[in-house]
Amino acid sequence: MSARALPYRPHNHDACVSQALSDARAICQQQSARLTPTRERVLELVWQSHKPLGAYDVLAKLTAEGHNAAPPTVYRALDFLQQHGLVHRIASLNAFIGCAHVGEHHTGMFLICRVCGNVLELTDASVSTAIRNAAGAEVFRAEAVTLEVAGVCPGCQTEPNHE
Amino acid sequence: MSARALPYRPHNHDACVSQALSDARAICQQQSARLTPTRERVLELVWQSHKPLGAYDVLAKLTAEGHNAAPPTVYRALDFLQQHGLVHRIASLNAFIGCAHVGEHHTGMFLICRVCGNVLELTDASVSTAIRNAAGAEVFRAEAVTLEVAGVCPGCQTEPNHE
DNA sequence: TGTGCAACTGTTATAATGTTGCACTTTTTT
DNA sequence: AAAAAAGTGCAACATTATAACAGTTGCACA
Repeated sequence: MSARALPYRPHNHDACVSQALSDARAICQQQSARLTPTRERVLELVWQSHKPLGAYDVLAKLTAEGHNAAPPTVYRALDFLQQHGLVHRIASLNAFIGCAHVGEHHTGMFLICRVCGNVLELTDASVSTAIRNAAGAEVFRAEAVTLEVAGVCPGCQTEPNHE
Repeated sequence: MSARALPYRPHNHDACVSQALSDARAICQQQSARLTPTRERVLELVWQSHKPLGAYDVLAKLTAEGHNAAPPTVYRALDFLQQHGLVHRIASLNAFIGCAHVGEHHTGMFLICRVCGNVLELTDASVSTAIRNAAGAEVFRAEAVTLEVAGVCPGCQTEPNHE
């Protein structure tokens, strides 16, 4: 639950993954939730990059490594992981990404690069506040916020057609 | 392009629809875009309520009225309407809703009531600014914002299980 | 006035994404 | 150890979206 590397900067991504896994174990322990082998493996696959992965991509990877999986296997694991705040679903892409802010109660904001496909998750208090106020002004009781910004990340603004 | 009724308040909804259609005609004229009969009919169907409508719901309604339609018919019409800012896609619902702020260049924010299903579209300068600043701080060039808030509308907070 | 191009439409087929229901196994609780 | 709860495998199916291609219509311009 420490600081994270920026998706589009070269970094030791194995560290991201092992951090994510150890965070996940801690969270599940704390919530007495069962991080079974399938669930853990799905989380690991989702974390293989900073690009969101479709459920069927996860399924294909599981199948490739000999796991006898069907769509419900994957969706159930992803549901579990979402419920425990370990992955997020990116609605505009129908895809899933590892949560970079496990444990923080947050309204995530996702910056999605349409060139390289990487996604940066961030939390910004003034955004959350502005949204909460705008909803409040309509006497609307907000429960869940989907905030996804598509555009071009710093890396791809200069250096076109990146990885 | 005048003020609109609140979705969850009783109102003369026919006025919403005819306003939307006349706005659409004006916009298309101005952009020399062709608001063909199919497109106009789809727009009208989407405007039949303040609840988002799935593409296949639109298709069913077209079919019911004898139009010989297939999925591409609907998706093409919806794409056209989206491109001209006449409808929005609600990514978290895979559904479409008439745009309540035609002509304004806007970053819409959608308040989606999970009880009655109505959606209120609004624009809020401080939300837009906060999002723009947060993206800017990451040197991210934002192009499109998806902002959808699920929760409970004023009507459904008191009076449960509304229409 | 026709003729050629671009935009639009119809149709079939298929792809991609997500869910239901049920039998069976494993884990936890008592 | 038995009962209950949670998790898994599996088959079928439901929903959402797109591809490819042929035919048609509207419009600019010779």
